[in-house]
Amino acid sequence: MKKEKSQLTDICQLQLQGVKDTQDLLSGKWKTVIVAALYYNGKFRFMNLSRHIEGIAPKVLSKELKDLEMNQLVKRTVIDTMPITVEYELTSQGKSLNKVIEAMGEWGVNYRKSILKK
Amino acid sequence: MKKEKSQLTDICQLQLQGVKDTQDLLSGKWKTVIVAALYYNGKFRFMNLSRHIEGIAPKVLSKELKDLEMNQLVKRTVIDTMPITVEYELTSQGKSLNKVIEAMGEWGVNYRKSILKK
DNA sequence: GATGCTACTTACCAAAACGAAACTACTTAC
DNA sequence: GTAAGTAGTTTCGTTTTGGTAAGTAGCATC
Repeated sequence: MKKEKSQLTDICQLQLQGVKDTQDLLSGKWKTVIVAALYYNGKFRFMNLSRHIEGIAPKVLSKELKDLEMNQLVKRTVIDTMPITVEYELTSQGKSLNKVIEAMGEWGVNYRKSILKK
Repeated sequence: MKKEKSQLTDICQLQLQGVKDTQDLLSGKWKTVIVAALYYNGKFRFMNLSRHIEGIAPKVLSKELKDLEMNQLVKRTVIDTMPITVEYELTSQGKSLNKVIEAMGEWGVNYRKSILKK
């Protein structure tokens, strides 16, 4: 009798690893929301971004942006105005998350609808 | 002078909320991977699922499955064999995550490639 | 009757994530 | 000189999450 084991093909295993990697890079409560905000808006200054993401503390936003920058999903640009302003935007790598963000956005909206219907 | 504030349209705000909701439902290190495994394989028994998700402890798997069940993404079926077996599968609600899972899978695979190229 | 399989649970602990509040440093405006 | 806006950092503490190891309970096999 064959043991019920890996029904998963190699391609599925690869995709599964992909899901895991993506999850790891977007870990935590805020990263997807930050990426989504930058995706929908293009650019944001620190204060302006924090105003658009309800409930996030500056310390947390700062840390999350650093993480995203380290993984090359977000670009940070200091602009030499008075006072100094800093702009955040998605890198091309970050922009390539568009399908993920859009799928999550849509699914979330539909999920909410389907819950309310009951 | 206009204050640089909500450049985001109402539709974007809605999508953003959707992203947040999705993120909340799939929070933590394992939920997306569990959903993806069930998506690629259809059904899994507890032990078999735990074998396919490397590194997850039974306690954690149990808890994550309960969370997913509570949010109606996963269905749990007890089958009265000897010894008892339990099957887990996605609900239709869970299956509707297909776009999210596929987008994450693909992006992850591509990200890995692009990192290795350097 | 000891071992092993099923599907978990329990107890305990460590680490990471998150959060509130205050503070820094610079400049402009009043 | 006082307040307000820029972009954060620091401190401290709580909460959540994840992990290890062992235990449970029923049955089946050796």
